[in-house]
Amino acid sequence: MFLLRRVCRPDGRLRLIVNKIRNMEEFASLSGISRPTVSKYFNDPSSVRQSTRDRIEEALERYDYRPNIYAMNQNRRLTKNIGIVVPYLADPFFAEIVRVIERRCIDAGFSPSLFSSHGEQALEIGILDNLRSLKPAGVLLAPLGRLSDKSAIESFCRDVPTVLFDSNIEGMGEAFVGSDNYSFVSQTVEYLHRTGEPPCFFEMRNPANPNANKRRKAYLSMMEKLGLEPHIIPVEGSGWRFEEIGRLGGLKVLEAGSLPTNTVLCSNDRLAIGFLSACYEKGVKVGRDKGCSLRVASHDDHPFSRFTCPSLTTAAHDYTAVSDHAVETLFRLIESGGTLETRQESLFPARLIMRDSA
Amino acid sequence: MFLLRRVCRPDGRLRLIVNKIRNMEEFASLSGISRPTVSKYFNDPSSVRQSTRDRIEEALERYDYRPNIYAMNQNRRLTKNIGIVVPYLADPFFAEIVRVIERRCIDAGFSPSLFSSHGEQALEIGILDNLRSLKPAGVLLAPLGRLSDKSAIESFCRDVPTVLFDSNIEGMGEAFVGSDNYSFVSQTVEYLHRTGEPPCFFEMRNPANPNANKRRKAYLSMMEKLGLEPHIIPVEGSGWRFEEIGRLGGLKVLEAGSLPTNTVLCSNDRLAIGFLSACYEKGVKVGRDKGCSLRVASHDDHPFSRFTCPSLTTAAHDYTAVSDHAVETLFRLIESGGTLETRQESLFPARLIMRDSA
DNA sequence: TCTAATTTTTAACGCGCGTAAAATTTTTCT
DNA sequence: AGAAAAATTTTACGCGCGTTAAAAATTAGA
Repeated sequence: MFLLRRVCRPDGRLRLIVNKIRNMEEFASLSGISRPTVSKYFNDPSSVRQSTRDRIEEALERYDYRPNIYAMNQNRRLTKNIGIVVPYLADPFFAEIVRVIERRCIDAGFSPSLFSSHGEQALEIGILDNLRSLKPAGVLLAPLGRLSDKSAIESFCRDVPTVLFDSNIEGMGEAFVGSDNYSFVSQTVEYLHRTGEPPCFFEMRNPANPNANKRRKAYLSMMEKLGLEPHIIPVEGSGWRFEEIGRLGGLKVLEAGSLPTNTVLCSNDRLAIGFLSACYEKGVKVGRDKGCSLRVASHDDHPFSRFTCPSLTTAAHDYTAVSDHAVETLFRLIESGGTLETRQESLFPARLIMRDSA
Repeated sequence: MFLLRRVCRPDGRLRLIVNKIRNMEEFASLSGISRPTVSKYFNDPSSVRQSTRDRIEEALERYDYRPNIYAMNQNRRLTKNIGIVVPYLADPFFAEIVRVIERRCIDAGFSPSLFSSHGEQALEIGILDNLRSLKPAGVLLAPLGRLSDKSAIESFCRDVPTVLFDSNIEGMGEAFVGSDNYSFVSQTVEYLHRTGEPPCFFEMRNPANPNANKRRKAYLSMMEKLGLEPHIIPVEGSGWRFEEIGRLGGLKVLEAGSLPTNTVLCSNDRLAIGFLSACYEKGVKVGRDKGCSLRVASHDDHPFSRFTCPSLTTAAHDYTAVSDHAVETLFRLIESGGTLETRQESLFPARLIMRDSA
């Protein structure tokens, strides 16, 4: 063994250096096991006999060798990489989901890579392009939605086993996992109607996210079902700065005094956060107490929604269920070789969170 | 050319398939250029004659070939990867910085990889461990701070060219780029003192982030300089759920009526967001108008701080300057082979943002 | 204890590309 | 046009590991 080397340090003292192990060959001979077996071990530790596994792991602790991932992935038909793509990472909603998903992937022995489209089509296309050459075992993709290049996503899904989440694009990917927008809206509308005036619906005129359209439809159908007249308040603006859009739209509506009811249901929490700040600015008191002139509710249970003033009544995603099910679906997809018999859509219901704003 | 292949589709129709190019050899012969030259091109397009560059790029469009990144990175002494590590990606502050940094790296021809320690030491260690085997050209690291395993970070910085940002750890990495905490606090304290009662300082008792300690010191020294008596309000709590910590701490303080002044300076915006929500809950009117009983200010200019109620007066990071300078420092570090003569610390001053809370 | 089944070893090839040296071609400049 | 400089081609090796097939060793089972 030439593993120990004497090195003369600047201060004159001698130091024993443990040579870094250069490759699997070296590590194998050091641990007294043949390289193919070691290779087999790294592919799947349970595929070798317990006794040899112990010997390898023992050597692993002594020499802390790690196989070269580039050489590994070059020759593997499939890597252990998993791509996670979200439309906007600066949105705490996605940041939170990503955190959970990432953890699950690591626990299952995969290497997750994070990507954010930052709300731009060009970036989403670029990410998918790069992802292809990463040869990932699978991808969890939350697409931009309306802004997505459908054909780019379609062609990507043909090449890479993909599970869509958060926002659905009809027919793409092997499965979709998300929240049931109807469940969100029906609960908030029902609650608001039961406890006061029926709500009008505050949203962006041209929402980027397909969930927004589903929520509008759910609002309309729910109001019809209750025999109530729907009112939609569309606000202008594009991009992902929802708070600012909600604030400006809110100021406009409040200044015009054009609200048809004293109850506003926002399409999502980030719009609501902006709307609430507009209310505060205009001195409009929000809440369900007497002395309040407006009720505001919303959807998503954004991580910040409990710190708004007043705290926001909202319908919560089942974050854990969505994340877990998305990951598990992807694992099944990977195990079954990249295709499922039929495209599966899983929708999880919302949970109404009653706080102070409505 | 054997690029075209007839394939019999399930429905019986024939389809012409353009064969995927398998490797650089094939692409080279197809474009009429030798493989070493093509390899050279991919390493640095400007390193080949313009005419051959044109020919390659022309062929590139026809055949859309992309070199195998694993094979590339295996043999390169240095990859074009850049690691970006932040302590908590769900914090919009980091999400925003990461977004800017990511873009700069891509524009410079690098492949950034994102990692979040999610506030956990074990994860940070694991990330650095994985990062090592990615052989990155360089790493931009925002460490956890107090929770970081100093020796793990030190050993990492010895192996990989690293620039620290956001929070400094004395002597580690080749450079540090961040904001000047003294500039933040001196501006807010001076402003608050000039326009009303001097502030007390609201912060976590055991902050994870080293910036918090610097801010406390800055507050103390600033108050002393102004000949004022400092008051520190330490609140309990650990982890990264600052809003909740600020809210609970705020409720406690407000209920006890123990605030020594009518002006509260929070260590950071996320604490302030929680504190403001506590004020609202307790019916304490915040702002500088008459009728308000409390002024609240803070530091960071968190993306959400302009949507609080009232909007938050705060000292803003120069996001762009910090991001740009961190990236440029890393690029210089990479170009100079991984070491700078001396460890450089760059601090950028804050900009006071006057809003409605103080 | 002996045989069959399982696991490991030996030996060898290939993956796709970086890289180096020498030979050749092309360009540049006087 | 001719020589020097620059770029490209040819040839060839190596990187670290996946993978395979046949041989050898170990284990399990009766």
